[in-house]
Amino acid sequence: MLKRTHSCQALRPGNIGETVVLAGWVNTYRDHSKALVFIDLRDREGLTQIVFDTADVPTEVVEAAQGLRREDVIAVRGTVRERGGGANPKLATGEIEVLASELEILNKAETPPILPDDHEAEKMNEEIRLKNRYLDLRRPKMQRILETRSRVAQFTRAFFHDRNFLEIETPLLIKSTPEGARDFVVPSRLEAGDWYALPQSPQLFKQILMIAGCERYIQLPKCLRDEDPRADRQAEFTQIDLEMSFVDRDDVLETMGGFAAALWQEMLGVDVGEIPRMTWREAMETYGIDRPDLRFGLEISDISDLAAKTEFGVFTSALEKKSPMGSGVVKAFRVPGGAERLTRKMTDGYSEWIKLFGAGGVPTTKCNGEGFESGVARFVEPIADELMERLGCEKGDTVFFTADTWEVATKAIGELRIKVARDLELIDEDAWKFVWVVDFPMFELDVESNRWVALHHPFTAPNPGQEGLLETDPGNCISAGYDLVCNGSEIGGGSIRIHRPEVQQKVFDLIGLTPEEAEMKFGFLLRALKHGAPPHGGIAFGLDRLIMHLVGTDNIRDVIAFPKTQSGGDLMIDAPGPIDDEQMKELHVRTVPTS
RNA sequence: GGGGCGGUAGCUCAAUUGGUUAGAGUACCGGCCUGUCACGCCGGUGGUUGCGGGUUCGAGUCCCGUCCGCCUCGCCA
Repeated sequence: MLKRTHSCQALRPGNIGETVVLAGWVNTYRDHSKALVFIDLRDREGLTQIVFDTADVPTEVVEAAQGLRREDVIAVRGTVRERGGGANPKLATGEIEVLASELEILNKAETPPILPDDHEAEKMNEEIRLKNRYLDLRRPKMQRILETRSRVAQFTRAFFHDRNFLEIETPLLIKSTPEGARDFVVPSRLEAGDWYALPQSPQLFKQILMIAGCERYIQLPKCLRDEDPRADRQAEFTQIDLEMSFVDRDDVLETMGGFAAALWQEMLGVDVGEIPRMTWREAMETYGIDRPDLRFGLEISDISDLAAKTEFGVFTSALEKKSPMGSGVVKAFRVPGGAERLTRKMTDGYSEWIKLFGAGGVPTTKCNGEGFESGVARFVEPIADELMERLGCEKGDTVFFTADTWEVATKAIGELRIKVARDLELIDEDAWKFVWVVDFPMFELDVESNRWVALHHPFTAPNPGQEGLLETDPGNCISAGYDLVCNGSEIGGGSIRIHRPEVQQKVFDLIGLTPEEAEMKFGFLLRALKHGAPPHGGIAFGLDRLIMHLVGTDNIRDVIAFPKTQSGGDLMIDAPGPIDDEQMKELHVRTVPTS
């Protein structure tokens, strides 16, 4: 076999005259006659044009080259020379070509079902790409994504290694725990009727590692959650997971903010600056979401007090609603220049669309500089001046309202804010807006069971000084949790953990775990906490989402080499699939038809 | 579990109101071409219209069911 001397990206005019060997796949062939054939040879790095010319090499070689087809695997020996027909500015190697003297066909390829061309893939049915993933991954774009992912992993390990973190592996076969996402489970062969669960994250193991005196832990673990996928969510995904002992919240935020900034600098040459912090309350009130996109304005205001002065039934009946978060609210934001840019069709559309989020509609009006006209103008007439003042309205603005319980109105208007920004292209696509969201509530009330549910997870500590509220007013207890948000997408979250067993026991009580259940599910943690648990905290970043940002895709499947479909299938290997009766028997399981 | 969109040649798509033998580009095969570069020109092969029923003289088109893919609500401590 001819051994290659250079990659298909390596050769430049400086190599002219050298004898080289290249190997790769036939990207395109252009045969001009029996006497002249061009091949663009592709490897992981790039493309190089090979020319077969009877003027310079034996006829047999050129004839063999004439039979080459796309995706054949070949090696070529030849001489680097300046291109006879002029440079191709589209190629990095476009100033040179390799005049072939020897051709070795390493493997003929059947006609490929899809071609690894970026320009083809853009419009290709994703199903067919996933079925033929080995061909799809040959595309330059996919190769670049895989390379980016590898570089990020390398950078991450080096960054934390330099800061004295230990990379420690945690088990995949663990046990199912209550709350959280649905577990993937694995039947035990040796213990009939018992099941392992695959980890949703290494959460408890990394806390145990802190108790075990490891002080600083890092891992890039696979995490598995058996929930329905989304464009930015897979059942199987990877985290950058870490935990630190003897730290408070600021220590973790500084470490991870520094990491994010260093990563963006390394990968994109972007200076993200000091990452600001925002409380959860502020995020919810001003942006209607706990992961605010700060690349655009359209800030939301609460106008409940003004709405109470109107006789608009939509407002007044909403204000009378009750929910765990208190009385109903009326919220509003103004769209500068919206009167001109938002059509009636669009605003009507929003009223329909908003029902997805449980709101009844989107009352709308326009500001004419003096007051309001059209839409719900006559209802807000009594509060026109105050409303203009509150929202900072100017002539030509459109104002959108939502009115409902705090939960519904807040979420609905937050989603509307994003939709309007997208529709009007108000989002600066080149911006990087990071923000730490902090001071989450410890719990939210689940109305159905009338029980507290941990907003983050039940190992999250209350903020310093808040512990007393666990006893007196859990609903107002603020946690030491934090999320890092980038351009409206949550890329990581974590918390300072509970390190005192009595506090952990109290939180288990509050979320309705009996002492017996707590012992059965988390006894190991409670025992460990009693044997000298240091104060500790940590965070996990979603590696896949990080890569999505770095390579500029909104499809998580693009950044995973072998992703799964919306129904959890792998189209290439056709998983999941049945197992033998013998396997079932060994595992003590049997399937029953669902009714 | 709910809602929406889609499935026609290897690939990307078209096919009037239900109406002749389901077309085009590309790929593939054959021929031609000595400077192309997503080469070009000429000719050709290629179809279980996702699958199963139904309505009809006649179904890619209409109806019912089902499978698959994507987006989304719920879900995702």
